[in-house]
This record gives sequence, structure tokens and C-alpha cells, in this order.
Amino acid sequence: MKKSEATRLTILQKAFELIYVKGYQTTSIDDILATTQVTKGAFYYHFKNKDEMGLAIISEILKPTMEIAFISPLQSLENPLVVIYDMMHHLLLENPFLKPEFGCPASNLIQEMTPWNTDFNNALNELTHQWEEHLIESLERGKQSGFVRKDVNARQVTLMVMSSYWGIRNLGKLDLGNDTYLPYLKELKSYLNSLH
Amino acid sequence: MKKSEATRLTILQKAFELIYVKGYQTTSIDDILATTQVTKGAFYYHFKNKDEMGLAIISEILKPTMEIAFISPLQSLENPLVVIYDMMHHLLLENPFLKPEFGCPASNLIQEMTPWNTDFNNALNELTHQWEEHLIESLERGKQSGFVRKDVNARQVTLMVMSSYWGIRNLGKLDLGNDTYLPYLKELKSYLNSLH
DNA sequence: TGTAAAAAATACTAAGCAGTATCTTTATGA
DNA sequence: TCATAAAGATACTGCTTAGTATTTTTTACA
Repeated sequence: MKKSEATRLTILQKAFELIYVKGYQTTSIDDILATTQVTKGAFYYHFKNKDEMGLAIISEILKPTMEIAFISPLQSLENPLVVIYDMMHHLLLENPFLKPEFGCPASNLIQEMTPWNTDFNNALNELTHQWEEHLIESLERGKQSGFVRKDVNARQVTLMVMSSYWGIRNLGKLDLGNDTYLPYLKELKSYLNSLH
Repeated sequence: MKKSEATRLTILQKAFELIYVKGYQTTSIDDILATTQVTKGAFYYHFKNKDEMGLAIISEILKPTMEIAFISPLQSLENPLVVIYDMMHHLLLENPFLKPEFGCPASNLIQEMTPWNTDFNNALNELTHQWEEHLIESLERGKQSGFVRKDVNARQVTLMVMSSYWGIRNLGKLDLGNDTYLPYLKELKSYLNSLH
């Protein structure tokens, strides 16, 4: 990798972590420069402004990351009810990057940016719809394979799964840790079982 | 009401609306002064600093508001599964103050403030636990009255209800309006029905 | 009505912010 | 190797921010 590409990438990665922890608006460019050891000249060589960097983070860091953790498991042909539960379990309890106190990066950005910035809205909307579509597809496949009852509405279930995940990440910020996640996961399991 | 109490209250109310729309950190004191027509001297007469105002908003505006919309319906002795569904329906579709593009005030504050400000964390934690406790109580009563299956875990269901509500408010920010809320509500209804 | 405190107005400070202008260094290819 | 552009460094600007200091007005009540 060329050196300039490397600095661009470290900016994106470190800024992503800072934004995940502190929020987008309260993460200043000077914060990013301080933690990356990059100078302002270099920063503004690579990005026209802060928002352009933010959008690059979504498309070049957040999107690929989400594809690995939120979408690729859904490609499996196993029972989607099990696949979905295992994915949630992994995201909440095992994923080493995601921390209860900081919630979910995508959900945080939606909360913070979406009402005011249409570019962020569009980028995050695309991301979300991708997850939604794959969840629906996986449930529909599950209906064909007999894992899921035929009368189940895949989009409705998808909305319940997505919303409860983002909600529990929010709730988990309050009294951190597993006293929130574990009973949630138990209920998610029995909800998913009820769809068989 | 004394005039000074009135200015204090308008500060709290208008600031609450601004924060609901723009977020806490990005709502400046000058913003608040501009919309309330109050001067800085008056503001700092009533509040030691911005955070003290924020905490006053939680305890004096947000808490009473939530008690009306999120808790008092749960006092009913009717079928809690119906009561809960109707409450959600009202919150998402009929409540005149809450707008899809701005999400839920409490959830927004949790997302934004909780990882960094322990005072906000405590205040919002109390608020949330109050809602949680009343939901649990109402479901337990429903178990006694035969509205809810005895093997249902009230706390688990409560976490599913709360998290999915906050999550759908987040999701609803993306493609505003009812194409998200309506199918969510349908699924919520069938989930709640499955608890009978 | 006079006076003391409550309430509010005004002007300011110091720090932080995104972004710019200008300069220096490093890489690249003829 | 040398000219040219890419990449990065430094110093600055103009603006916004939370909060303070000081003064003025309003209120309450003896």
C-alpha cells in the first residue's frame, strides 16, 4: 500500500473509533489529528471537509464491517431462526470491538445525524436496507425449507429483530453489561422459536 | 405562578424541544436564549451551568411527560397485552409531540449522554427503570388475571417491548413515516398475542 | 415609599471549532 | 537527475462556545 493511502486509512479507522466512542459532532478534527499524529495539511489533502470524511467512514469502514458481522452470517442455508439468534448473541456478547457503554456505531450515527444531514441519511439508509433485505431473504428461504412457519411475515419479523437489537444496545448503555443483554437474548430466542 | 418561575419554566420547556430536535451537545445556550428571548444573565441566575439545566429538564419535564404517556396507561386493570399495544400505537402514531424524524427524547439522550456523563446516566437510568418496573408489574398482574400465560417471563418481555420501541424510533428516522411503524406494530401485536 | 434582595441585562473572556493560505518535503517518471 | 506534482507541515483566520463580571432593573415588604 502506498504511504498516502495508509495515512488516509488510519484517519478513517481512528476517526471511526473516536466517533463510535464520543459521537460525530463532538469529535473534533483536532481530536482526530491528535490521535492519528496526522497534521491538518495532510487531513485536508485527503478530505474536502469533515462531512466528506464522515461519509467515507460509512462507506469504507462501517459498511464493510457490517457486511462481515451483520450480513455474511445470513448467507447460511441453516435454520435462519438459529442463525439470527447466534448472530445477535455474537454481536452482543462476543464481538470484541462493540462495547455496551458505546452502543452500536450505526445506530449512534442514525440517531445523531439523520434528522439533519441528508447525505448521512442516505448512506445510513442504504446500509440499513441492505441488512433488512438480507434478513428478509434469509427468513423467506427459511419458509421454503420448512424452518419458518409459512404465515410468518418476514419483513415484520425483520423489523422486530432489527429494532430490538438497536434498542437493547441503547438500553444496555444505562446499566452496562449482561443483566440487560442476557434476558433480552432469552426472550429473543423464545420469540424466534414461536415463529417455527 | 411567579414571573421568575415562569421564565425558568420556559427555559426548560423550550430547551427541551430544542434538545429533542437538535441534540443536547449541539444545542447551544445561545440557541436557547435566542428562542426563549431570555438573556444570559437570567439563564445563569436560574442554572449554575448547562448540565444543571439538562438534569432539570430530565427531572422536571421529561419525567412527568413520560409518566403520563408511558406509565399511567399501565395502571389499567384491563388485559396488559392490549394496553401495551395500544400505548405503543398511540406513542408511534398519535402522540402530537413525538415526530418520527426526531425519535424519542429519552432514547436520544441516553444515546448521546450516557457513556460520558454519570449524572445524566443516573437520571435516565431511574427514568428507564421506572418504566421497566411498571411494565413488569402490569404483565405480572396480567398473569394473575389470566390474560398472560403463566410461563411468560415478564422482565424478558418488558425488555423486548422497550428495546423494540426505542429501536423502531431509531429506524423510523431513516425513511420517515409509517412504512416502518405500521409493520412493526403488526408484528408487535402478534408477538404480544403469542404471550396469551 | 424606601430599601434590600431577587431577577435580568450587557459586555466580556478564553478556549475550541472548521477551514484556509502558504510553505516544505517527498515521491515519481521522463 | 531533475522537473513536476503529490503529500504533508505550520501558522493563521473568523466564528462559536460555555461561562463570568459587572451593572441595571424589578419585586417584595417593612
